Amino acid sequence: MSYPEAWLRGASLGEGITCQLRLQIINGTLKPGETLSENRIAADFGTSRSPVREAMKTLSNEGLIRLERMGAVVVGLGPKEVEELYDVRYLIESFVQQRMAGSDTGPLKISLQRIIDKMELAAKHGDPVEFAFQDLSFHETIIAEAKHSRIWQLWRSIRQIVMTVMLITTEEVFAEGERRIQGVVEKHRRLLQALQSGDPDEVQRSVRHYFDDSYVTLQHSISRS
Amino acid sequence: MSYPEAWLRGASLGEGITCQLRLQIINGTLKPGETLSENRIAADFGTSRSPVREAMKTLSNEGLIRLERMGAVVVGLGPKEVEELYDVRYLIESFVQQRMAGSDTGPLKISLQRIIDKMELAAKHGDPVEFAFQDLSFHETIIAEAKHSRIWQLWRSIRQIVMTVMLITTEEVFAEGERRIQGVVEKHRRLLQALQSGDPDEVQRSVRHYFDDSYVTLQHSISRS
DNA sequence: CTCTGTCTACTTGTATACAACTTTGTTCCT
DNA sequence: AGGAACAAAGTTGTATACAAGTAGACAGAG
Repeated sequence: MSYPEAWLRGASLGEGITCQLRLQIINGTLKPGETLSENRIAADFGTSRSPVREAMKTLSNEGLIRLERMGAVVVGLGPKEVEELYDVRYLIESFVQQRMAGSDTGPLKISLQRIIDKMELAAKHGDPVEFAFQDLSFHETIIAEAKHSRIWQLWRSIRQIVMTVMLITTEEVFAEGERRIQGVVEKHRRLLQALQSGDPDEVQRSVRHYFDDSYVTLQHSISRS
Repeated sequence: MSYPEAWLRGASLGEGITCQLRLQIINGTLKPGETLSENRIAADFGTSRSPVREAMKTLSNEGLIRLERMGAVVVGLGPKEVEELYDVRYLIESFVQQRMAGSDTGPLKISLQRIIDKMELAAKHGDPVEFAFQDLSFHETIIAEAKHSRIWQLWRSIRQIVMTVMLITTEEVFAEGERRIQGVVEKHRRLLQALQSGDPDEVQRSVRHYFDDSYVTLQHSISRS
């Protein structure tokens, strides 16, 4: 499994290396505890140390590796870490919904509906990459609506990891058949419906439910692998 | 006002430049909208572009500057952004306290008491830098206790900014006299007392109160400047 | 056998060089 | 005068070179 090249269009070498290493760490090709050397990686990718160095710093900021005095050691993203990642996602979206309560969400709801349409289209075309991207966009659109610089920054700091995790889990979901895919679409539709109800408590409940459900999906996915 | 050199002991050039630029951005020496060039800054600091480049990337991750195609533009940290920063701090500490409810907080409480003692000592010695550092340590100790990798990562991503803001505000507090200083110590003592009560609701209330109080202090500090 | 000093290979941090691209100001043509 | 081509300066991204420091092996002294 490799990183979608379309997502690297116009990216620098450093960003490309970052993405590929991130994927390798998350899907377990690079195992926790392994140590990485700038020189070795640069040789592997056939580049100089500069872009590798950039990648290492980025991955360190994302918490996927730990920079030590000699060699960076892979931290990895096990089941526990993924759960914790979803903790933070819930924290963010819950906060955002709370903050948006009462404001005009008309344009937002239209955007979200459009994204759900695109998800269904991607499902019909059997395109998991596009599907995962729209899934990400759905949540990102909600978070952006809060117009809260720090929350947005927070999202950006986990965005790439979330994207990569989604990419992997979505491929699994697609492999399990139409029914599971529609289930994911339905989850988002319910979230949008709660938003349209306009009742803050209902929204909070549905966000809580969304992530509770994601937890069990994760457990399912984890126990399979 | 300059960055405490003791905090840069053993740091690389890149980290040093990062800290100095961060301080200049936060205290307004570098104003929002200004554009920074790697070459110019490297010349200013008398170094090569490498450490400057590292600094730019770090500050960009912290959201203090925005990397564009040519030249990085200063985003800055106005009153609104500081408020938003405290939103996130509340989000973190509230979550941590919630998660720790019920677990054994014996050793934690001892650590916190020690830190408060050090704060009082720093107050007595009229040492705002040490005081700010202990203030930071207090909250960091609580957050570390949750043993939640993502929350910890999240804290690390704002830690330096929080530290710098604390450094600045603490100097202001010290300038306003003994009474204000003791007020800050008292705030922390109340937080610890709530923790010792063992009642989760009481803890949540006191955390909420702590940050509500911080908001008004910020408003006060902001309206003065 | 254990401890210590040294030596080697490898690591990171920093400096410098270069290529590709963007912006801007100028000049020339209409 | 207005606009387009062009030139020049500045910018980033990447490669390479070098210095300083660290881990680990290894040999020799106690």
